[in-house]
Amino acid sequence: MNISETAENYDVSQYERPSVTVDVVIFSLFDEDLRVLLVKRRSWPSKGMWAIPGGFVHIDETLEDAAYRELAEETHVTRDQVYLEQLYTFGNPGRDPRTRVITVAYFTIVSADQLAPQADDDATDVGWFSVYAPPPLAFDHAQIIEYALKRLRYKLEYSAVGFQFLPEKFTLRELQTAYEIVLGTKLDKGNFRSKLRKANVLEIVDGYRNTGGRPARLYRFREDAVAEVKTRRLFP
Amino acid sequence: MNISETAENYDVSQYERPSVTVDVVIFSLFDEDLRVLLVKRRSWPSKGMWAIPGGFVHIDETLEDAAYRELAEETHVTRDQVYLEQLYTFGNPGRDPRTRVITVAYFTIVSADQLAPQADDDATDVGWFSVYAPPPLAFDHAQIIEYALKRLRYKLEYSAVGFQFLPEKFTLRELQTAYEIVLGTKLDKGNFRSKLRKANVLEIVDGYRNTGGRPARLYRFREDAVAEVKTRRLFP
DNA sequence: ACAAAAGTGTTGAGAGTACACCCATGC
DNA sequence: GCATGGGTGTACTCTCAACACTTTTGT
Repeated sequence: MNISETAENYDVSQYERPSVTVDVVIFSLFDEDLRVLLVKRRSWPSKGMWAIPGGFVHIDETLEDAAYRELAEETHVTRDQVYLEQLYTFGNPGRDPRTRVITVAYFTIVSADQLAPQADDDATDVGWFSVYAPPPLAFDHAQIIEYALKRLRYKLEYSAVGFQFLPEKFTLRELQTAYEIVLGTKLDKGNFRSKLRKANVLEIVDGYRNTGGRPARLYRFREDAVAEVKTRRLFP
Repeated sequence: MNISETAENYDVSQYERPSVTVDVVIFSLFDEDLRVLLVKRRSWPSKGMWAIPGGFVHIDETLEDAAYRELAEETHVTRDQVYLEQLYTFGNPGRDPRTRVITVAYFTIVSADQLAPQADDDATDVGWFSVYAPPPLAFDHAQIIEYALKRLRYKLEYSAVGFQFLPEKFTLRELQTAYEIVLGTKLDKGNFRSKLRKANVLEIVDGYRNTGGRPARLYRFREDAVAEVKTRRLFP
């Protein structure tokens, strides 16, 4: 074993250091579609291509802080409002032609009602794209989004993150539709409801929503049920 | 948004770069115990404390290559022989007092028969410790091991990684014992076996093992079943 | 009255669990 | 024969999936 290569015997200046960035896959659900926020690159390389929002990790902030910072820069959403989770770290040499860049990818869910209305003056630089038909993406960002979608679906099946796509109050049909769009499959109404009833993670709130048929009850996620839900599968 | 802080408009020399290391939690199973390989630190900080093997990521190698390299340095085990998976990236400022060090943690499983017998000349620098009673650990390595154990247990429950702890041929009792040690619970013999039968991931090989009672059949993992197994839960 | 959507109940198949029982070897 | 550990089967419970049914609104 070459001593000079072990972590415990190094000189800080001895190694060429890679750059470290944080990239954040921001999911939202609107117009009956699962969408991701992308930004248009304004410089070389991949100038003009779309990319996941991201940036350098500051020397004195945590990775999670950096992810929340990137999220806030693009959406003005703050950390107590969203679900955010570290996804994977991508670091192949050559994934960025400029220099060695290792990126810690995160994914997050922002509900449509948390988003400011699209500002059109800025429209060519930032956009929401269907995760099922993304534009050509810079670097390995297509791979990152693909993996984020896989993880999101997986999470949806055994935890309660699906609620993060909806406003505080929602109907069961809205929740089911959210699951169907993200999972890409149709679900049975009766089974969906009975499963949620057994899971005991929702509570009825006052009020109804008119829908064209019988008015639907409004529900809210029970905050005290978060920990409990994480241990068991909800779907399929 | 401050333009100078975005990934797409940067000057390579503009930011102070963190160091990036790879740490590898190496699990093995022997002496009826789940163990991790630790190395004794020979320099400041935490001199004399035990730590997970790790080291710097070279500028031209992938993260996974770096992890395999660290694994090989400590165990001489090569990449086609083991299961290795990226665990999580730990990067809190202050986790290493020298400078900002971001570490990409991996975990791996090495079967006891792959390990060279302990060389005693080196005995004070490298050692296998019970994951249930580790010594005081440097940096945040206790947290990393704890998380690796959690993930390992999780993986065991819905995939076939448990086989990685055993030699190529093994008895069902040996496999069950491996699961029991890692999961920390007793399993029912009949149910364990019928579940494996239904999963259809094993095949009988010739030969028996004498055990003090009726000789036990030897089994081998069916290579062509790997992908299939990943999609469904095996345990509980 | 009828359409539309909300909401509930029933039933059969399969998985999980506890436990009892038989089998083959050494002494 | 008997102890020891390997190996199988059964019966009960619970979950899952498909589908039929009832309820409440608008027109």
